[in-house]
Amino acid sequence: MISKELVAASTKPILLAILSRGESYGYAIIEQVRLRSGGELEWSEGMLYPVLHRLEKEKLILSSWKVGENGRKRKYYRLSAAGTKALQVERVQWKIVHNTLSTFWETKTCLT
Amino acid sequence: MISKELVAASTKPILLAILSRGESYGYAIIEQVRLRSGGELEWSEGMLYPVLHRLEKEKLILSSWKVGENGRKRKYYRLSAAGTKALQVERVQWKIVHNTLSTFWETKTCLT
DNA sequence: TTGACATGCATAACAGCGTTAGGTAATATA
DNA sequence: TATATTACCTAACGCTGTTATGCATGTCAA
Repeated sequence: MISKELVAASTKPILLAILSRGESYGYAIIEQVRLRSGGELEWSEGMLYPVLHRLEKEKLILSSWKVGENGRKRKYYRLSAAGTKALQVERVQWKIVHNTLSTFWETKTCLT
Repeated sequence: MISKELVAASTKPILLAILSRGESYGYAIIEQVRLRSGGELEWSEGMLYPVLHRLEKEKLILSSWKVGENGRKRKYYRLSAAGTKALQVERVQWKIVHNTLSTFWETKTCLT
C-alpha cells in the first residue's frame, strides 16, 4: 500500500504521462496504472475522477464523450498543449527530488 | 519551486535518510537539504518542525536537547530502530512509484 | 549602545488532496 | 431474474504544506 502523500505526488505526473501516449478514459486509466505498476498501485475512482476534473479545469487535458466498442459511453481525455508543457515541468520536479533522495541513499555512510 | 504534493511525499523519506547518517537538528537539516538539492529544495521551518514532532510521536525518531559549539541550545534528533525500518519501507514505496513513472516516460510512443 | 541579521525553536489559520463511502446507470452473464 | 462488470460522479473527513507570526539568543557593525 503506497502512502497517501506519495499517491498525491505521483497522480498528476502519471496521469499526464499516460495521456501523452494517447487518449484514454477513467476506468481504463485505473487499469493501465495497475498493470504498469505490477499491481502495486491501486487507484480508486474517488481519487481519480476529481483529479481528471481538476486537470480539465486547468486546461491541461480535454474531454469528449464517445461510445466505446462495447457500446458503453465513455469520457475520453487527451492532453492539451499546456498539458504537454506541464508534463515536462512535472518530470523536472520529480527528477530533482529523486536525485536529492538518491544522494542521501546512495552515498555510503562512513563505517569503521 | 517544487509542488506541495511532491514536498509532502518526499519530506519523510528525506528526513529519515538524513538522520540515518547521523543525528542532526532542525535548522541544520534545512541547510543539508538545500545543499544536497543544489538549492532546488527550500524547506520552511513551519513545515519541518511539525514533521519532526510527528515522527517523534510515531517513535521513528528520538530527540535530546544539547548545546552546540556556538553556545546555542539545539534539539538534536536521531533515528530509532523503528525509524530505520520505516526508512526501508519508504525506499521501497518510492522505488515502486518511480519505476512506474519511468515506464511511462521511458517507453517511446509509437510514431509513424 | 543600538540596530540588523543569523541562529534556533514553535504554533495557528487556511487550502488542497486522497480516503472512504456512497450513489446512478447500462450491459453481460448465469 | 440476479449478479458482476463497466463507467461515471460526489461528499465528509483527516492529514499536511503554506504562510504568517512569535519568542529568544548571539554576532557584528555603526
